Amino acid sequence: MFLGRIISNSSFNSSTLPFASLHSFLTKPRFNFYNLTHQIRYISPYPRFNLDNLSHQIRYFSAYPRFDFGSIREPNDAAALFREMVRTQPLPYASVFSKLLSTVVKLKQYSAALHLFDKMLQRDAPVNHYTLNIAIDCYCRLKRPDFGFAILGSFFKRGFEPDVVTFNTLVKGLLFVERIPEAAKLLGKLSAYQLCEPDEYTYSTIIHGLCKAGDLLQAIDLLCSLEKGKGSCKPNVYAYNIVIDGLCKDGKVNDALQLFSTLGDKGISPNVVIYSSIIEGLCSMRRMDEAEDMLKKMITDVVCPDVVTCNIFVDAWCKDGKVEEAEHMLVSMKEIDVQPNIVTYTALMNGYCMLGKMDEAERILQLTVNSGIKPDIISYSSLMNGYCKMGQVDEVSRLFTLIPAKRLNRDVVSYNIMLEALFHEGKCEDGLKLFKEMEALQVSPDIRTYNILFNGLCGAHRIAEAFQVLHTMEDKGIIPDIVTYNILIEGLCNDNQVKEAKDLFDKLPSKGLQPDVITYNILIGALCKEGQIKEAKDLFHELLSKGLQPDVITYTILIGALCEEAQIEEAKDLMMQMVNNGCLPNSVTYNVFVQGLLKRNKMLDAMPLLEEMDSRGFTLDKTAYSMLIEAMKWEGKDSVLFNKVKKLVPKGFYSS
DNA sequence: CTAGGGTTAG
Repeated sequence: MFLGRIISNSSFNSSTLPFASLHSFLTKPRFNFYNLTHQIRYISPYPRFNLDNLSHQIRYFSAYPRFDFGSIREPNDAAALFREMVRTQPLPYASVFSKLLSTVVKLKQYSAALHLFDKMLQRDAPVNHYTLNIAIDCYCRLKRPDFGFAILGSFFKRGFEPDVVTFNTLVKGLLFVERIPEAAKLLGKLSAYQLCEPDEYTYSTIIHGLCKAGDLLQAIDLLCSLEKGKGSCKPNVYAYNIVIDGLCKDGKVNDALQLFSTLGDKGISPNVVIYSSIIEGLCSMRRMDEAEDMLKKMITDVVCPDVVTCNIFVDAWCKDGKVEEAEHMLVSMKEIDVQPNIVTYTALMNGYCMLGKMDEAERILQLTVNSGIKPDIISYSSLMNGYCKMGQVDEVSRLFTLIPAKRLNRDVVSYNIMLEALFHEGKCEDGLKLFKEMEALQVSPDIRTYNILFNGLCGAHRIAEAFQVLHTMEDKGIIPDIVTYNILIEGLCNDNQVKEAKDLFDKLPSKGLQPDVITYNILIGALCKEGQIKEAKDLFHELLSKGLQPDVITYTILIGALCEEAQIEEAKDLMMQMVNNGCLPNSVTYNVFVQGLLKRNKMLDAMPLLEEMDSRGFTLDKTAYSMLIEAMKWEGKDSVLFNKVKKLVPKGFYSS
């Protein structure tokens, strides 16, 4: 609602944009569009200006591009066009063939592009160094930089010189598979053998690779040395954004803001991407007010929010359960002429899914289709997940079946959700069968797949099998994470093998893993259930000493156990401690505590808790209700206490 | 040839 106002109130239209004159120049109909665009592309100070409208018109007026690359929707279209091209006399230029190839790359169909590249070589289609660069790019994106280096040979064979683009692509390929030392070595060789001078692209690529590998410090180091360096190669807006985004994703939003604030002095004007990164960082820390302030600031700076900026807000609101606010964004977007895309609709749909409002989610799916946008695999996964959470496994299956029918490929995520649904229903055998199916179809299970499997097997008390699968998983090189062990430790506990669970817990450091709060909660809970309160408390202190934050579950478990042991004072202390630690008791905490007190006939102690619950809108659960009835039997109907309680419990309570 | 957005597990 706020954002709607911010956007609607701002006078954002093309006439306020700095490139308005260029815009009208471009959109006016003229003769000879083709030459014109070429000139504009060349001289335009705004290389990212969207020329789509124009090229659309060119297609109809100009005789030149006989091959309509715009109509390529899938690799087969490109292959058909290729067959047409090689039949043409004279053969189209190499540049036209490489344009075809890059169209397939834009569809992210890298294997198909390489297949096409092979065909080009087989059919002796003209290729140039662009073609080869594109092929290298494809191999690199498929995580095969080694094949990319092999193409380097073709350059020399065909008499082309690899250029800085070639090497940048290879550097990117190495970083993509996190082979950072080799990328550094390649960089060194470039200067040593005078192959080419690294440029802004090279450095941005390296900074990106470092961030992606989690080495933020080194990325910042490189950025700083470029800033200080005397060379002509200064960090550009890309380089800064990569670091700002890396900081934000690492939770260091304040550092990102700090760097952001220095950009002006460095002669960098923040663009929509930088603003969006900062906004996303603020949203991820739930600093929504500041995110909205940043939006206002970007509008003041005449930087137009784009669909990504808007989507970040849609997603943040949805994750916060404020779906109506998110939905209103669709209206605001229309006002500033930003078209919602599949990401917008999926985020919104997922928002409804998270609230269990599946009818609304289906409505958004329909809205997506009606807007002429094809739901993708993520849309269906999101919807499946919603139904899975609601326990509607039949709906999950329905959608899972629908995916191939919609000519989409099931991916690891959609399989994972389907598996989750099956195991949740206790259909272990079906789950294991589906798991085998995905392996057979070359959809590689990931750590989440296995964790779902372990959880399913443990839930069916098939722990031994879970451990067997663990070994096959490790043989495949997939490393178990803390979630894996939490599942197994919980499985052992639920199977009354608390000792074995504790042993496994103790082995975690030797596997390079640290227990997290959930690990502690599982074990503390299991120990409490066994009456080993002392051991549970020891673990609680161990957790604190490690600097981990206990959560509401940790406290609730312990409060319940202390009540059980009639250590009411200690339970009270713990409740105080949790509040002091900024951890608010939830409904379960109150219920557990009230039950504990009532069990010990501490009606008077329970009263303030009941009042607190009432003020926070929590209600007693069934057990606590009946215990309260029981306790009330000992109070006279006219007693002060009775009347006080009467006010606190919902109507209809006394009839039972 | 370089940067930002949507789906899954304890």
